[in-house]
Amino acid sequence: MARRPSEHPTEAEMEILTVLWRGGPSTVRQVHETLQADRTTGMTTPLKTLQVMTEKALPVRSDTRPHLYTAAIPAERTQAGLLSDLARRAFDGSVRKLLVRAVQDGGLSQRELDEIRQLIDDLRQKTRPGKRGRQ
Amino acid sequence: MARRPSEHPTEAEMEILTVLWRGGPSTVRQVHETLQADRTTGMTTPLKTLQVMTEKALPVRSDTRPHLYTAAIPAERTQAGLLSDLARRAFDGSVRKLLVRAVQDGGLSQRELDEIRQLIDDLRQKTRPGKRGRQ
DNA sequence: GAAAATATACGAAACAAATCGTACAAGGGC
DNA sequence: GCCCTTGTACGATTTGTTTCGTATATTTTC
Repeated sequence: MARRPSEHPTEAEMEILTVLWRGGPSTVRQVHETLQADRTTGMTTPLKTLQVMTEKALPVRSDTRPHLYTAAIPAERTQAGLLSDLARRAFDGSVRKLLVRAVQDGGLSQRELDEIRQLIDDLRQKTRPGKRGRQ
Repeated sequence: MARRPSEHPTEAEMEILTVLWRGGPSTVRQVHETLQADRTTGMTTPLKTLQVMTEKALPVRSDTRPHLYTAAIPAERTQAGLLSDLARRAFDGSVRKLLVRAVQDGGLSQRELDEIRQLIDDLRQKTRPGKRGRQ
């Protein structure tokens, strides 16, 4: 037998999604040219991948004729999904453990860590404007 | 052609590594029994996977005869590698962006977030015992 | 030490993923 | 309209991953 299909975008799909997120709606040619920076494949490779992705409804495809592909799912949601998937696979399902590891071994500068700290503080403000406390 | 081989453990390999990390050196039988909790496969499945893994030097195998497999790479390092890989693939290579997303959408409780915040504070102490500063 | 139980090796099957080759379609210039 | 360029479709190929079946080796039990 074989392995069950992943519910998440594959590696190649992620690369293409990243291009779409960054560059907005794009033609196959544009995607291909962007990817050429790192890799060298034929044009039909990203095309085929985009066709497969379209079946999975990862991007939507325009009716115009060079097709324009647009990421159907916002980066945030896909990223959150990938994070929880990684937590499941490699961190006993604990996002907290994942965060601890990233803070300890992520090679972040003190400035960047402070930024995260600040973010947590801001989040606290939003969650519990007045006191400190529940749970 | 086909996809390039991943430099990271596969899904099935990760599950086995998790068992080894948690349970320490284990026989195939022990690994198999632990995995049975979630899945139902024959004994030869984890065995084969462990053989493949041994070729990749993910675990080391004892000379004794039921073989004992021991994770060759500590959990911390593998986890850090997976994190930086995910950062590369889905977060523009930025561990910082990954952290931001995990903090915002990771579904952590306030208590857990405080724990992370505390961890960052402790890290600051260690890095720059006296002043505040560089970079 | 032979039978039974357990452990290991090995190859093959089933399927996913990534890439390519080739053929076909559409559009633009003249 | 006809060529040339560009875009699209589709199947085939290659390789990785997971699983199993079967055969062989090793250990244990009596």
